[in-house]
Amino acid sequence: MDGNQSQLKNLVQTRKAFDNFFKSAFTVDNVIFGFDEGDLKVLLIRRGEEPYDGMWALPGYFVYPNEDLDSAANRVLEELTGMRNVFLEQVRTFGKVDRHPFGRVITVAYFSLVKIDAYQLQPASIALQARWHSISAIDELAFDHNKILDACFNRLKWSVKTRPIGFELLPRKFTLTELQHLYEAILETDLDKRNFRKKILSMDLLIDLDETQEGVAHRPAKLYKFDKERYKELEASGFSFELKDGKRKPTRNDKGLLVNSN
Amino acid sequence: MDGNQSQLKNLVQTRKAFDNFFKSAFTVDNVIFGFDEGDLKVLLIRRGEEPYDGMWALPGYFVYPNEDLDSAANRVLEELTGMRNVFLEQVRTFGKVDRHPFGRVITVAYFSLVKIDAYQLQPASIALQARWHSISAIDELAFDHNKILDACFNRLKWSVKTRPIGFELLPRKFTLTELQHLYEAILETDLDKRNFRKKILSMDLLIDLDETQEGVAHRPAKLYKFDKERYKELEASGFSFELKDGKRKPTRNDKGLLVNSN
DNA sequence: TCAAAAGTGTTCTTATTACACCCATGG
DNA sequence: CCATGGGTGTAATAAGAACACTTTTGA
Repeated sequence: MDGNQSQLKNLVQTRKAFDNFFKSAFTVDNVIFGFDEGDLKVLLIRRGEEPYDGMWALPGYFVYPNEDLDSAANRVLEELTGMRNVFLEQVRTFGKVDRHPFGRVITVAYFSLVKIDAYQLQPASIALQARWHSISAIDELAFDHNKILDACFNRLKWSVKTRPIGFELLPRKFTLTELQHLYEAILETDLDKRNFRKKILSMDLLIDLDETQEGVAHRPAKLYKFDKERYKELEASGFSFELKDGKRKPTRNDKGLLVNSN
Repeated sequence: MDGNQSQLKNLVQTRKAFDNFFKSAFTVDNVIFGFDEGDLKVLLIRRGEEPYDGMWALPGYFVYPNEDLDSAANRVLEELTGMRNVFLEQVRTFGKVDRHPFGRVITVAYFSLVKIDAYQLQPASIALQARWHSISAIDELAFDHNKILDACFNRLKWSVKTRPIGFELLPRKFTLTELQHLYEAILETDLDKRNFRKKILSMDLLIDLDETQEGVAHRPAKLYKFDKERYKELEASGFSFELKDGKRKPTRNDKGLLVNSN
């Protein structure tokens, strides 16, 4: 028996001592965000099997034995929406002992940003229905999915302030007002129009397309697109994207109580 | 057969269809940070068994079937250091298919901040040795632990700028210079002494203990402690902790090259 | 008396905030 | 001609960055 063989035998025996740990499973769950009609939305499915049959849930599935976590998350997303190469990022893992009735199943949560207008519902065996829900009107979900949703929404709020990812939620061409409304929906606050525009334009990340909206019953807005190349350059040279919440200074209303003026 | 029973039977049968997914395991791995001699350190163990026998690695272990993820991370930390109620937070999960020779094992990474002076090495069966390593002098680790370390160090850099957690790494009583050196070690930058002090003191988060260092061969510095209660109050009323990198403006040296002045 | 680190203010520049009116279009 | 949202600038304030000398102690 040469050295390699004895090392291998050793490894196999050691592995056996850990057999009891190899009885669990993991899944991925995606919080897929979209933006439509000035409202932040999440794509939910109505479950078509036990457990939680019939309840609304985050799209997710077991990770196959030979599948990376990111691949699994992408697969779930693609099966449901048909989309590839979409913004998708791990948030964190939820692993309470009793979170799944099948046994020990931990789930790795991802959040995804999609252009809702490009979305085409795919037939998916697990989903009786898939539907966009306004983030403000979601009630009880299957498993611990409300907690996962909260964590992902918080991550989104955070991310959108420090990286230019909001654009992933808008059509390729958008107006500054659409962009502002997007930020307002995500950050759950109001922003000052002039200050917002000044700030965004000063970053030099938008390309003015010299086009305007058509068929709107008001002065048509200019269209812009996000300049990804430019962002990469700026990032490489130390620039960091930063937007603040629109925290207006608290002022006093006529009852003397602190409020946020508007 | 009543409704509940039929539902249960249904559940059990459904479960069987997923048997193949229940053959994997998960571990937790901790990046335990400490600060000593002006240097940011990480606690590593030298592995005492296969795989990667003899290599330096992050402390970690399998998660027991009836154990929450956070509990497992805390257990690993306590077995190694004897410490409880220490700062510990999940970062993210690493799950490449081939990352572990035993089979499919994903690992949930945590980072922890400890007061290194309070640390007492515990005997731990898995560890031949445990030792603090300067973060700048760590080379090849077992598994994918270098990647995990990077991710956790990045998370630390980020966290330390947005939440007052640096104090977890210092003794209860500390000087402003110690605090500054801590930030400099984490952010890998230099900070301006006067600006740093002005900023930190203006946050009103430190209690001046009216004590000074003793036995130092120079003017003794005042001692402060972190006011956790005060931070909770301020946080609740909308305050947000924020420190910037010490990005000095680039200036030109006499060769005309861009440098950071100091 | 020397070495070593502590401590301290001001000026300049940049970023953030608050705020109100005219413009272009479709109906 | 009206309703709707688009588009614009300035002044006041706050925050950040640059910068150098005196103080206190132990050896």
